[in-house]
Amino acid sequence: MKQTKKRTFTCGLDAAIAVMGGKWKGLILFTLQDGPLRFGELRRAVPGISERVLILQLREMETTGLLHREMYHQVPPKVEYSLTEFGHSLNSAMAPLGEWGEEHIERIEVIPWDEIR
Amino acid sequence: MKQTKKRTFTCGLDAAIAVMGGKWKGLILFTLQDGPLRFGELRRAVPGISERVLILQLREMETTGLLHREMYHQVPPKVEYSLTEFGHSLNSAMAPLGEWGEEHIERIEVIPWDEIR
DNA sequence: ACTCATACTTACATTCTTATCAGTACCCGG
DNA sequence: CCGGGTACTGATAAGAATGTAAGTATGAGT
Repeated sequence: MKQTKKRTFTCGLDAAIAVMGGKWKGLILFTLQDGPLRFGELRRAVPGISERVLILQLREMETTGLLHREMYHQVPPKVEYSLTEFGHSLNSAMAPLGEWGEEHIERIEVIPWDEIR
Repeated sequence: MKQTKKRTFTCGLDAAIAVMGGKWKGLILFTLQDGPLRFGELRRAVPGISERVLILQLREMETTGLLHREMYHQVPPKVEYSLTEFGHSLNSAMAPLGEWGEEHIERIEVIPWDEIR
């Protein structure tokens, strides 16, 4: 994954997967689609994610330009995360995938996952 | 990832990512959309993948029902991989994502990937 | 002083994914 | 009987992703 120079992709799908790949980014994007959320809200909204991993994902998504981080200088601290236009566009592009998943979720759940991974 | 029982998902997107997640499955799906390919053809069509990883991915996608494996008892051996209906439907659902990637590929390429991963 | 809440950090451990490379079985042409 | 092509399999290792648990800073309220 590490490259000193510009990374190249074989096709659009390849590029898209590089941006939204991993277990959590899709969910985070999905969770933020209705408006900004604070760090703690986000953590509660994405079940199963640890604080550390959430922060790593958020940083990464900030770097890729998917989301915006706004901090309010208060105590206790308040930080809000929201989708950028770029993030919104990706979210729209992923909507059909989400629908597909919902349509087939029962079939997907009975896949013998423990034999695979 | 390993569970003895049925796996549950928080939403359709979560389920979809479980099925097509990883670096290669999207590409393989994409590569097979125009018709069946033999193992060797597939390996040459997906640049950068190793034989072993390709096989692992193919096995997994066979188990999840995305593709069909047809072997012809010949020498030298011939095995063809093709998308199932399920695979085709996932491919259609991913098409917008591929388009999104193509539209933004330049922006994605200049992301400082080496600072992230 | 002391506790509370928030948004992180840090160190460390574990598990998952991907890579490298050698080897197998089969028959055919030379 | 030797090498070539095909589709694998296996051992091993490196690297990436994820998880766990603890600690930090700040000021307001008690």
